[in-house]
Amino acid sequence: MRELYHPPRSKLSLPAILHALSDPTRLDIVRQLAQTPDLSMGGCDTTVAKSTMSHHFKTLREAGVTRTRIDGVQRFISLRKDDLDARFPGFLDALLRVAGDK
Amino acid sequence: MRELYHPPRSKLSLPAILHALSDPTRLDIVRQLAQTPDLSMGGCDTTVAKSTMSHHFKTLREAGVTRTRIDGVQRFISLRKDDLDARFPGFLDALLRVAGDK
DNA sequence: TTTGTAGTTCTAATATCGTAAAACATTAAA
DNA sequence: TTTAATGTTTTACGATATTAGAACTACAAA
Repeated sequence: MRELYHPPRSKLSLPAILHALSDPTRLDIVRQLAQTPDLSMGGCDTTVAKSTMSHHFKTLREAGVTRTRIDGVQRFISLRKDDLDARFPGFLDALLRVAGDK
Repeated sequence: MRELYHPPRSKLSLPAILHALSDPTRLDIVRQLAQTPDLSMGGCDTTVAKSTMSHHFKTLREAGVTRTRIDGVQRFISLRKDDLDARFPGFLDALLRVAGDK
């Protein structure tokens, strides 16, 4: 694996993004990413197995919510705030504001 | 069927709401409800079977997104904007603003 | 009472999801 | 070249989702 697929900004779909965010574990990841950008998978606070985490990160990435940058043996994940803001202005901020109290 | 279950405001869950909104047909319903409050099921613009519509309306209602009022033989559906705004301030408005262009 | 209308529930088929163990790939360190 | 670290892919399993036909319920109108 040398390159990871990221959907282009123009292909971001709201239902797909909402679906990616509808899982409690993934919503939690997004919450953490908002506070700690450039998080690695291992740096994430979780209870699930690492293969499960890998799957969740893939789901977020393929929905266009996150960007994954490969650096050596690690992957650093960040929110695609620029693209999300361009395509769905105000949505991410509104979500993060209410996502604090699950 | 005399009474329909509506979760109380305090039990509204963000993941459950995001899941309810992640289906294209249901997101479309919500978009229509925002423009035309108090819509009946039959008054909805859809392509799916009526049993499917009934299921989608149930999903939205049980997630706390909509309120269903029985009036004779019809059900009138509206957004629970008051409760959603109280529990997740700004979220519904932000969603509706970006949900125009799917 | 009969007929029609509006929507629900049952049932079933197909699909997708969340989870994780096991095996694998890639890179870095010893 | 081993060994360790980090994450992916494969595979599998049970749970849940989407869809719709068919039967059914509730109410209203004729």
